[in-house]
Amino acid sequence: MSEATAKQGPDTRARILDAAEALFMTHGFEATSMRMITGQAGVNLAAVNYHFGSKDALIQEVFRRRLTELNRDRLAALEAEEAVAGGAPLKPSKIVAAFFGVSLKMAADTEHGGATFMRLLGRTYTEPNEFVRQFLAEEYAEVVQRFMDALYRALPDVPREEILWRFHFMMGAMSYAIAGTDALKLFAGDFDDEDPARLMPRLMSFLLGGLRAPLPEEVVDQNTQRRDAA
Amino acid sequence: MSEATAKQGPDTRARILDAAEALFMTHGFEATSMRMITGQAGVNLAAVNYHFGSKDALIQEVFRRRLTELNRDRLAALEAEEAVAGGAPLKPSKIVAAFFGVSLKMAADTEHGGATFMRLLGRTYTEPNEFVRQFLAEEYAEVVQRFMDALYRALPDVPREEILWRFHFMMGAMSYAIAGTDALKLFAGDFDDEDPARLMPRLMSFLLGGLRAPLPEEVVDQNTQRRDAA
DNA sequence: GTATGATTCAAACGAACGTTTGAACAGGAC
DNA sequence: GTCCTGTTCAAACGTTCGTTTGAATCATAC
Repeated sequence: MSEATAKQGPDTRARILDAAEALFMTHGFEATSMRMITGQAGVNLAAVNYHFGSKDALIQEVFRRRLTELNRDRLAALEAEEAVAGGAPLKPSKIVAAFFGVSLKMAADTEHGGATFMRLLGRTYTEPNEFVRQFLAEEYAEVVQRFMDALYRALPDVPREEILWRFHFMMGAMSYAIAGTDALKLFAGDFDDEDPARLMPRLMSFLLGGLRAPLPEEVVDQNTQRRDAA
Repeated sequence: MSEATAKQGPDTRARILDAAEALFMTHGFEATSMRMITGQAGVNLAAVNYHFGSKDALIQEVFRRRLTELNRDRLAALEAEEAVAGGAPLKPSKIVAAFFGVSLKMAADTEHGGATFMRLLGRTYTEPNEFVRQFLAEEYAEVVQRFMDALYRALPDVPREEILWRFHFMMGAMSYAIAGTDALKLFAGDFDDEDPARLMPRLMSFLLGGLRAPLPEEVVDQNTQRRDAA
């Protein structure tokens, strides 16, 4: 028991984070107790408070560890496309692929728990926990701004408000796409799992179809009406 | 104090259901305690267990009360379109409008708590609580089957698996649409609320654009490959 | 060896949880 | 009046929660 077989395997911190991430996904934040986490991680109950300070701080750290990497990759993907384009506006398909491609890539990584995290993340946008939402907003601010700017340039004729909404819709579709077959089985019991590699092209077709759909008539109407009335 | 001013206002049951629905949306299931519910409802703590048996049964009843009405309306909308079409396959736009139109109509009903419930429902598809998921599956089985059949007839050339996935994506987009401006503000601080009536045409354009998008090449490739190989 | 700082451990803390209990109160039927 | 059924109430039940404590254990430097 000299080197590989240390007393407790890898770092206690990392083991706690992995266990917490998996359990948060399965049971949610509130329903996951410290004793479940430390039990699954094989560490002492007090280890969480020692290493992270509190349960809330642990939740925050679970997100930060992944989200930092995720958003860095997203920005890198966008900048790679922008470098290729060399100043010219990007095609919408490139922008969408950069953002959601990175998401689905992490979601496909079952090896290192990326799939677990992405499903957790997808649920969290709409979840109520106040400080988690606040934290998400801060972590996302820069990335979303960059991608929205790219979309504004790519679609100069589309009202910005409309792009914002459609980006929002796309996030929803992606979230459900990643939540995946479990949710699908909810209303299609005969549905059978399949190659997750086919999810990306499927989702991308849908997203681009939605993004480039003709603007709703009512929006045009209301815009002109607004200029006339009031 | 003879008629309108009864001892405790309206039915205790209904007051509990309303309070629980609102609190579940704000805090989630686990984070909402019986004492919070009974406190907000202005009833005794034991009233929940007396009227519903348990907290789980209360959750179930919160969903049943709304979901029964929601799915009845959805089926009615579909059948109304089918009656107009008279045996002919429906247009996809009619089918989508029937399903999601009813959803957004309830989501727009802030008066009777429909908005509260729809946001709660949107979160619940992907939420972990086992028996809530089971209950949702049962409540949705018939309606989804009917709408999927209508879509199969409307799009006979599209593989059924593909339709199922796109319906899933549409559910995700709708869920985020209803979660709405709160989530939007997450990554667009300058975003200002607006007329919720404009949400429906916006979402509908996006959904139909996604539903009718060209099939991803990979799917076609893989289909032919599957026929050749294996 | 001993001293030092970081980490782990078993045990306990008070608070909040869902639920149960048994008495009190209501309003008809007789 | 008495009885009965449905409902409300204050109080307590046992359990589990997140957190804290102080001693034990480790690794490393001297």
